[in-house]
Amino acid sequence: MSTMPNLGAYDPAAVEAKWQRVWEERRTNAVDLRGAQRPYYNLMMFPYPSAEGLHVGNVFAFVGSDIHGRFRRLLGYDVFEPLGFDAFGIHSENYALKVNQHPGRLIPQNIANFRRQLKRVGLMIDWEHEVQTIDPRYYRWTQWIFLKLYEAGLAERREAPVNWCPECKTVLANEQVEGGYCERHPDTRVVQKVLAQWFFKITRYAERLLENLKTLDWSESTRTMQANWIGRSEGAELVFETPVGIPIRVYTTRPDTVFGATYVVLAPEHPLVERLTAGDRRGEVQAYRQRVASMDLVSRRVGAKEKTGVFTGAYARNPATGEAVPIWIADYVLMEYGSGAIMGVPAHDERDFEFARQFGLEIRQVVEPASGGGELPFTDWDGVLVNSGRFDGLPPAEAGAAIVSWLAERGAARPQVQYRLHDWCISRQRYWGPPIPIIHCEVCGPVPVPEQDLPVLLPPIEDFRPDESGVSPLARHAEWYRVPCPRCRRPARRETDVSDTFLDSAWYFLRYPSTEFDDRAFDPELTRKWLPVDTYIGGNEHAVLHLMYSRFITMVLHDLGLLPFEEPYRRFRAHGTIVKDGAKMSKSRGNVVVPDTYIAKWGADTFRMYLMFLGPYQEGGDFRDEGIAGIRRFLDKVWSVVGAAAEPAGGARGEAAGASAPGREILTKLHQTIRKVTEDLEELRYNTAIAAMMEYVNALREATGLAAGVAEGRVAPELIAPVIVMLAPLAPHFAEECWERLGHAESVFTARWPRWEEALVREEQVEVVVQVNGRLRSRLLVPRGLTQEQLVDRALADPAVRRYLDGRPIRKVVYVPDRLVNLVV
RNA sequence: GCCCGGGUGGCGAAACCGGUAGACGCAAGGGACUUAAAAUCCCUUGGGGGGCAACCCCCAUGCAGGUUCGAAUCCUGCCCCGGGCACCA
Repeated sequence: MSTMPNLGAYDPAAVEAKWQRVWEERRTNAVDLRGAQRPYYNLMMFPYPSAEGLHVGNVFAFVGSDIHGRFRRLLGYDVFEPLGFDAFGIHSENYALKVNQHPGRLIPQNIANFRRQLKRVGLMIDWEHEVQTIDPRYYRWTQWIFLKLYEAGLAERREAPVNWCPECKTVLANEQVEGGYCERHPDTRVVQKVLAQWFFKITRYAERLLENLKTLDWSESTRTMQANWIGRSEGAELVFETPVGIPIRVYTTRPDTVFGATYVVLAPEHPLVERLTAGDRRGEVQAYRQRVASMDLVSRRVGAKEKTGVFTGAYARNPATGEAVPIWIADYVLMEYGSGAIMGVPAHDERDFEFARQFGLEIRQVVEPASGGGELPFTDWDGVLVNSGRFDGLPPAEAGAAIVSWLAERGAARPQVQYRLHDWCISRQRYWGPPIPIIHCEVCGPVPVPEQDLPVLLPPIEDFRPDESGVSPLARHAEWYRVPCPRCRRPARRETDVSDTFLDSAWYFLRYPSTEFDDRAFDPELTRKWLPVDTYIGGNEHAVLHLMYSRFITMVLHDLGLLPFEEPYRRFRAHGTIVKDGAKMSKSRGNVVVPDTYIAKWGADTFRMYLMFLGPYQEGGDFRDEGIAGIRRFLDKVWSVVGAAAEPAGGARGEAAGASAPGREILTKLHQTIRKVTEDLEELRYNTAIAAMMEYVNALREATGLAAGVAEGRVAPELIAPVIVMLAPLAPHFAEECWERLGHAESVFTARWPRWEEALVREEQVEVVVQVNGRLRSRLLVPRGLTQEQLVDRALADPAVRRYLDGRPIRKVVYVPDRLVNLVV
């Protein structure tokens, strides 16, 4: 036993408790924000503190980000890795309603529980900069941002429809409507209700939000989703004159088909409907409009249903043909896209085709395939125009441009770009959010709350339940909302809606470095030093809304001169989703896996590594716990190698104590491993990085006789120390302990990341594959760097190869240096 | 319907630029150690076939074609799974 010191078994519980204590005492995770030489901002999406606590999906996400942060730190960066809680919002509020507790008491408990669990995972979080969106010290600045947008003319109050459940007597988010029915009352149809709400004019930034995407180092999938969400399309606005003197403007991506426009359709809410409707059509048009208005917003948009609509009795003039075409209204035309009106070209649009057939409208073909004929509707872009006057024979794209400039001469057309992106409605008729800092005065109109009066505190009312009034619970509290107008001092009324949770999370990354300040949202100097975020990791479920909104807010603050950059996240990577039995984890499915028991049984390090070993980080995977023992076995092996490398009690260490000089082969393997792990961690390929380290440790144990259980097996410390450093991001407590056992007094996180030497990475002998006619026939172990001639000579000397050549002459040789030679006969 | 991913052993996966398919791990089977078990260690493990043997051959990456000396990887068509959008004119 005297030759095997430090060979106590690996005890994760003891090791992890010890190092978490040490990190806390030494403030290992705290960063000197002002003094940092090489700042690196490593951000992970902050969680909403659910009552259930952390589940393995959260842990998977955080650990992947933490590994990246720790890796950067070992590369010599001053890594700032903060975390906080997205604690306002409907999720939290609904849960509070369900368990009938006040969110103001409940949510802080959840946060405390979350924080406790997070600490157990061993993340490198700098808790001195925690942010909670429900903290008045935070939401004061959320309200301030609202005021900034308001001042910039980017916040606007207007009427807009919302989903309303007559049973819950409350406004529902679109996600709470399922097929037209309330998610909580499956027998109750959700209806539309029109309320005055606040909007942020994000559509003004559509082009920039789209254009900048090209410059960002983001996951491809995320960029695609953003681009699709913005939904840019190019087309033209065409003008159809009407008898009432105000023309109908339609947006189309196919101006080439205007000769086939045999009718016009307005959205039922279109402002011209009233004026255009003929006397004898009034009743029917009114009835139709009412029917549409009573539908919920979601099922109105479900496509492929039967088309409905009514004729207004009026006609408009097709600007190309000069013909009078009937004006209809139909709910398949949406007021919020384009101009809320379309030209109906049934021959070349599937929806128009369906509509025309339903109501017996004329279908006139104006584009046909080059081969002639073609089945309708014909929507392809390749073809030629027919029945289109002097444009006949042109291909659609060319014809479209020509038609637009021809019509433009008469002021009947102009090219136009459209976006699908809608303005951001930030009003919530709810309790659990920051009150929107506006005071409504009968004389002055909406007046912003003066900055020095912020925050507008959310009052701790007990009756926070929404009710039939359709307005925020705050609207029941006159003692709160009755205030003098800040401008004229007359009695006025506070805005009683709160803002959307997405506004809370749209700027939280700006706050982390500046949590110490109460007189500014973010300190200019610290912000310049630490932002934009270097790497942001989060789920693709936020690929659209959260990432879009935070980009928008950042751009606005930049334009107001408050930020020196306009994109918040330099690099974004979406992690995959951890599912269980093929389905997303959710409480209702009952397949939520909680990390606590695994951490208790195996330790945080084993669990962390296991999650990362499950599959590619950016793909996620199905959680099963069968393989977790494999990770533990690996760590046990490393532990024993460290024991064999550590200083023997009372003796010298390393070579002097019996470890022979490292052989070239194992050194090569080590340097190959260093290269592989370094490159893999850089790209978040954690699963293969772990595999590479396993491979190396297996080889090392083999080479030193440890595998065979040779008790005297000794290991040169320089053969294992780099592995400990590389393991540190993945299994930080374990690595600290091993590092200490190797005789280091300082934390492993003060160590330098190992470097590989190109000369050592290259093997002296390589295995080269010999193919005959593309089929593998032999493998040769040869010195590296053989020329084609040398290699062919050796291949020809191989009886196995000759057998397949069968004496035939070689027609061609394919040669890949140090890899392969293919003899074609 | 449209837009992204993805489909490889019993299982999770690897193969980064078209160049040895299945690294690494799990599970399983056999063996060593042990009074026994656990732990640990060693061997085997895609399918089929041949050989006393070191070994050798054929088939195999969702399906069908194609390009290439050579395809999991590129191209065309199709099937299935996951995600996003969804009457966006």
